[in-house]
Order: sequence, then C-alpha cells, then structure tokens
Amino acid sequence: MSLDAYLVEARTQEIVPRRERPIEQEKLSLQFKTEDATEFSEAFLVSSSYDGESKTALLKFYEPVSHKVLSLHDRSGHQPYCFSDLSTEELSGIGQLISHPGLDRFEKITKYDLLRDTPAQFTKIVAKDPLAIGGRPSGCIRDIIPQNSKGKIWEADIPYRDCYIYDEQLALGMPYQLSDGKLSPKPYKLMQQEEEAISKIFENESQELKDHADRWIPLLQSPTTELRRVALDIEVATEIPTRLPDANEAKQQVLCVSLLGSDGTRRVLLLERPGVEFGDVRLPQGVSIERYEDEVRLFIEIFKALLDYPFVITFNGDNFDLRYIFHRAENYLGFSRAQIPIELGKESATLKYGVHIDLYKFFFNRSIQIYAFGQRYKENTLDSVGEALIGVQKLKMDNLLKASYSELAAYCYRDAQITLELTRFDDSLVMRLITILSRIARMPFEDTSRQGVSRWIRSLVYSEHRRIGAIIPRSEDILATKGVTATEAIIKGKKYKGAIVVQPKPGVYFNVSVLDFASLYPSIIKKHNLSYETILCPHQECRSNIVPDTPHWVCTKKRGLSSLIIGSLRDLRVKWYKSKAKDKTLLHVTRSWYNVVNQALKVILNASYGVFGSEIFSLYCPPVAEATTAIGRYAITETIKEAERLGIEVVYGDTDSIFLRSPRPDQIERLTEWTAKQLGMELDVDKLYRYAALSSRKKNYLGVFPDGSVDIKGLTGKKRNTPEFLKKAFEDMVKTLSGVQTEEDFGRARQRIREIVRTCYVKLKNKEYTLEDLAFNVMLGKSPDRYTKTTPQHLKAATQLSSAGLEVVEGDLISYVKVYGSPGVKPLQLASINEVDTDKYMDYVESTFDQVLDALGLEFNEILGIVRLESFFGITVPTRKPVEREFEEEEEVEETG
DNA sequence: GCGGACTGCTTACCT
DNA sequence: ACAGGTAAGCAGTCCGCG
Repeated sequence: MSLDAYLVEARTQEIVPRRERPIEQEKLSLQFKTEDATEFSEAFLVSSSYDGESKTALLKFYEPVSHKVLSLHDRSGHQPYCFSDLSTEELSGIGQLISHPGLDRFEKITKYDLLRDTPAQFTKIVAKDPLAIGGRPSGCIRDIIPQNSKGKIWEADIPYRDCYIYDEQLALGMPYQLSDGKLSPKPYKLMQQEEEAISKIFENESQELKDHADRWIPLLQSPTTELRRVALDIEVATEIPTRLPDANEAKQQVLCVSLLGSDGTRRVLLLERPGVEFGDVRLPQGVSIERYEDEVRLFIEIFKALLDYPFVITFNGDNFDLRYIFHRAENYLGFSRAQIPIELGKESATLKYGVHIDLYKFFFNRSIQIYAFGQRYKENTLDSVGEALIGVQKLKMDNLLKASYSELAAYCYRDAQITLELTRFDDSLVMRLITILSRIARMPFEDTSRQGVSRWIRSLVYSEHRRIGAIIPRSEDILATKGVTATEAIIKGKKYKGAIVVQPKPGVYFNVSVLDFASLYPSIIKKHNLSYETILCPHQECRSNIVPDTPHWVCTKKRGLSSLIIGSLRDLRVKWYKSKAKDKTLLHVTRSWYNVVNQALKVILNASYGVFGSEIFSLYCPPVAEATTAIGRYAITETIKEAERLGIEVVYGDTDSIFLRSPRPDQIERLTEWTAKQLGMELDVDKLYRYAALSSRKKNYLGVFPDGSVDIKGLTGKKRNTPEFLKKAFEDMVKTLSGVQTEEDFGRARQRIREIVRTCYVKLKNKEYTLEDLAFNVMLGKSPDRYTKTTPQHLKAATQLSSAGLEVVEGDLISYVKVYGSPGVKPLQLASINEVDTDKYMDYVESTFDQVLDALGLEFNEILGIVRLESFFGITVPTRKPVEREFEEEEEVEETG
C-alpha cells in the first residue's frame, strides 16, 4: 500500500537531525517566571488568583496583539478579610484570635444590612493571607470566633480571588488598559442610534433600573477578541483495555499527544516503542508527526506548549489529561513541581501561565446543555457533543496497544480536533459564551467554565453587594426569618407549589394561536419587586402588600437587589437582544454577537427564579421562589378568565402559555392589552398552528405549522429511550399528519396511519427489524450499586453487561431489548433476534400511537383490533421482504388476543 | 399461590 | 447540584380469594 504525501513528509522528518539540548537544561528552562506588565493599551482580563509567593492578588490579562498572557499583581495593598459583629474590644478579648499568626488588624466599619434595612456596625478582621481566614481544615480565624447570637462571622467563605474582583469592581472578560501603573476599563460608547433606542426601552422605568441597565451595556457590548488557544489530548497505555487509566497513579507511559492550535499548528507527538509498525492510516494534510524516543522529551514538548498558549482546551483535562501529565511527570519522569506548568486542585487543573478550559465541565452544565444548545446533544461524551454540534465523531479504536503509530496518531488527533473545533464553530460561540458569562458573573474564565448557574448568579449578586456597600447576608440569617413556605406542592417531597398546567380539551383544533408571557418569572421578579430582602421585609407598613395565594408580603419602600439585577437583564434581553439576534439586516458579525449575548442572558434568566428555591444557592430564599410561582399562577388564571370573557376558547395552557382556538385578531389584541394594563406583563403571540392535536394528557401535543413543519411535545414517539423502529414509524405518522390541510384530509390520513401501524406489527412478528432497531436506550442515572429500592429493567440489562465483563458506569446509555422469560430483558450486545418478545413490543407500539390517535379522535383500538384479528385468522400480510417463521412463535403472539 | 389495586421508583419530558 | 409538574412503565406490597 502506498503512503500518502504527508506520511512521506513525516518520515522525512525522522532523518533530520534534531539539535537537542541536554534534558536537564531543557527542564530548567521550564521554570515559570513572569514579570508584571507595565503598560498596555488593550488586554482582556481573564483570570484572578492569589499568588502565595508575593502574598497578593494576581490578575492575568490576554493581550490580543502579541497573543500573550500579561500578569499584574495588586499594588493597592488589598488584603483578605471578613466581618464580625463583635466590637474590636470584644474581639481583642479572644486570645486565640489575637495570637493568630495570620491576623493583621481590626477596622471599624459601617455596612448596610439589607435584611434589617438599616446600616450596621461591623469589625473588619483583616488577615495577612487568605488561608488565615478560612480554607485550612482547622485553626482558621472564621472557626476561632464563637458563633453565638452575637459574635457571628460574615463573608469568610468568599475565595480571595473573587473578593478582590468584587472590591475592585472588575469584570472578567472585559478589555482594560494599563498606563502609568494605573489599570482602567476601556471606555465603551454606544452609537447614538443605539443609545436612543435603548433609552427608549427604559423610559418608563425607575432611575435605579436605568442605572443598572447603563452598567450592563459596556459588559454586554464591549468587543471581544479571538483567543489564541491549543487543544490538548493524550493517549495512555493501559493494563486493562476496558478501564480508564488512573490519573492519580499515572503508572503507564503516555503514548501519544495531540496539540492543535487555533494558529494552525497541528502536531502529533508519538512515543517510540519497540515492535510498533508505522502503519498506513491517513491523517489530514499538514499534520506533523513527531516521534520521541524518550518520554521526558515528549513531556518537555507538552510543557513548552502549556507555557506558550494563553488558553489550553481539553475535554476532561481536569480529571484526566492534565492530572495524568502532572503525576506522570512528578512521579515517574523526574520533573520537579517548579518545572511542571500545571497546578492541581481537588477537582480542577489550572495552568501557571495561561487558562485551562475543560469543555467536559462546560458542556456537562445542564443550563448550557438545555438553554444554550437546545438539548442538541444528549450524552456528555466528546463523541456525542462533537457529533451533535459540529458533525464530527471520534474514530473507532479497539486496542490502543495493538494500534500502529499512524492509527494511534489519527485517533488522538481526531479527539483534539473535535475539542478545538468545539471552541471554533459558529464564530467561536463557546469561547464567546464563556467570555460574556464571565463578564456578567464577574468570574474568572476558569470558574465560569466549570461552575453551575447558581454560582454565576451568586457571584454576580455578591459583587453587587460590595458595590453598594451592603453586607453579604449569611445564609442562615436569611433562612431564620424567611425559611418557611406556605403553599403545598402537588408533587410529594417538593417544597412549594409550582406552575399551573391547564387540563387540555382533547381534540383537533384548526388555527390555534399560542400566546405566552415573555420571560414570565423574571418579569414577575422585576414587576413585583422580589428579592431576599424585600419579601417579608421588616416594615410594618408593607404587610398589606400580599402575594396572591400566599401569606407573604413584599416591600413597598425599597427596590430589591435581585429585582433590579434580573429586571434590567430581562428588559435588555426581551426588548433588545432577542430581536437583534434574529435581525437579518444586521452584519453577520454583529448579529453573531447579539446571538451570543442573547444565549447567555437566556441561561441566566431562566435560572434566576429557580436558584431561590435551591438549598445550594447561598441566597436561598424559598418564599421568593414561592411568591414567583404564585404570581405566575395568578397571571395565567386571570388571563384565561379574561380570554373567556372575551369569548375566546382556551384549549390548553402550561405555566406561561395559553392555546387559543381560532381567535380573531381583535380578540387577541384586547387580551394582550388587558394583561399589559391589569397585570403589567407582556403577553405575545408565540406560535400559530394550522392545527393542533391535543389528547387528554398534559404536556403532550402535536402542532402543525402553516408550512407543514411539526411541533411534537412530550410524545413517546420522540423520546430518547424509544426504540428506533418505533421512532421511525412515528415519524411516518407525523409526516402524514403534516400534510393534513382540512378536516376532510383526516380520512385519508387515517387510512395511511393504519397502514403504518399494520406494517409495524407485521414486521415485528416476522422479525424483520434488527436488534438495534428494537433496542430501548435508557440512561443509567446512578452507579449500579446505588439502586437499592427497585431493580429497573435497564439496570437488569446493565448487570448482565457487567457479568459479561463490560464495565458500566453512571451516565452510560444502556441499550436493551425485551425478551421472553425471566428477567425479560437482555442487553443489545448479548441478545439474539429470536428471543425478542413481540407481544411486549406490540403493546408499546399501541400506547405510543394511542397518544396521538385519541387526540385525533381516531379509533385506534379498532385499527389495532383489525390488525390483530387478521393475524388471528392467519391472514398473512405481505411485506417487502417476507421471512419464514416457525409456527410456535405465531401461537405465542396470539395468547393475549 | 395468584392477580388486581395500589404506591413508589425511575427516566424522560415540559415550562 | 436552578425550580416544580406530568407521563409512562415497572417493581414491590398488600389483600382478597374457597
């Protein structure tokens, strides 16, 4: 077999003598050192940390011309601190505190207490280093002070890097300039037209809300820059091929490393091993393959890259690639920690020079998955995400150790390629999302890309407290006065009542208008002034301002912090970014950015209500969440009543939407005017269906748009776990339905659907489907040993897999088929077509089609009855490819009939 | 001992 | 580790049934 051009090139490279410096000399050159920047005209703040050596805050900037990371240590003398309500005298009486080596001094200070709505005296306890405050397992200042009714500690659990950002009111991801040793944000100015359009949006709002919006503008509008980055992926030798090597042990050699730069660099580094063939697997043009006899030299190359690129992108690098490299380098290859440009945390790996972004963590984030990417990928694997977002899959590989060099290289290269591409597609959407979220959350890129939405919102709100000089409340203090809920949830075990789902009126309706409230919950939080400090506020005179369906009252005297923050963001999204993101008249680059901001705001706003009902949120305040849903219920029920008064038939509704049966334009107009006037909320026409088919089931419907495209919600036919054969049959039915224009058309559709079901049944009976077609695909939600209450079917299948030596872990998608006998299921890998329980499948077909057909008022049972009857009388229905069947199986199928 | 009524567990979905 | 509400299938339990 002939070698292609690149292979020749790669082989030629071998005979070029390398000028290699001695290893020890190379290692020494790896020691990371940096000097502070003295001046720059534009650089983007990307990271904040505490530098233990200089005992100061350290900022990292990305300078887009040189593509370098610039450092800047704090020179203001900022120090770590926390607050106590004890006086300096009282604190001085605590011997252990006074003698604490980390204590620097006390300061008297006044901070605003939002919970009590009054200024309050605090003592600022200033420390010499952050670990003195907290973070060590014992002996920290925050643990020394006795926690009594008086004698509490505030703000001791904020990481110092965040504390510094909040105090300096810095925003990560923003452009800054440094001149004469002075750091300042790059000024941003809107174009006059934009300025006018935006001020019009807020013309009827309070000054406070306007001020918030004004502060958001530069954060949301300032330009971003292309971030120079490298994707890194490693392959490691394993003893057991099915198991992932232990990154903390790092016992085995690193066999291959791919480094793909956004600058066009495409390197694959291979470790030479005896007896390995080069092979003839092709790699893309321009990939350079480098072969190393010595693993240490290979590592030196990795480290040089980690000291060169401002951003390093991995997929699971926190827990694998960088962790493995670190331990391998330290434990087996004789590198000192000073020579390894990686720092390991408990759950993350960071870099001494640049910023490490682990895409696994970012894509795993449920908010990102759902709101930013619309659930386009369903599994959190590089393969699944890559396939869904950029259409590139991983290469297949059976055994790393048996692979040729070129095969290994191609495999490893592909992984790095997907990783890099995931940060590049859609004009670097992912990098820009991380940037804009960091700006909004005031969080370093490293944290934004790793943490969840509750941390983003926490950080944003904390920064706001510092800006206005308010003490950040202790979670237990919020809970003490505002911890109880008054409504009862419908679902057992939930804390409070949620949204209303209107009982659908079953049937087919032509010309259905779907109206919904724009950003319902954020609108409520804005309009009704909801915030932890305003709900159940301390003022007697506010107690009559009651939230419907609850005993809670809301402050009438002061605007709540979260109401302002969420309210201003909501208005900017609903009235500016949402439409701009869709505006085809804008330049591509402009619209692309509006789209990024729109996505980011969507993620934040969608979670803004939920966090108040979540214990892990540091400002957890259940009455805020409860009041939000209560007002939501009030809004939708009142709107339905008004619709009915206007003579409009409401056939369905869920949380923030109502489905109206062929309303006249003037009726819609009167209704939306009414909600604007009476509820102060915007009700918009969201969708128009040519017809909608509703069954009696909530959250289950099918809507056909005028252009024939179809909305399917909640139906089994499109669920992930549904077997492929059924999804296809369902799809056929949907196609038929999408062609229905008038009531008369349903007659023909009915015939066609009958055919589809019949074919499905016959093919099942004749075993014409493949096992893959028949497989249910169910996610293993937790590790197998943690199922203690019941043994679901997918677990039974998973157990059989483990017995067969195939490891299953939490998060795996288990594929199984239903078979005769006990336990009734078999994993796809172990099953054969002859044992498939056709009857069970037929039941499943029935219930899947039932969901739609009883909506259409079609007698599905009749169709099914006929189909079954035909087979009962032995009428054979020819299909495309008839298959011979044994008589007994025929019998078995009939038993239930 | 067996099956129907019931509850609870689990997953996947909707807003 | 943002929330609650809903559907569906199955596992497990209780109880009646000569």
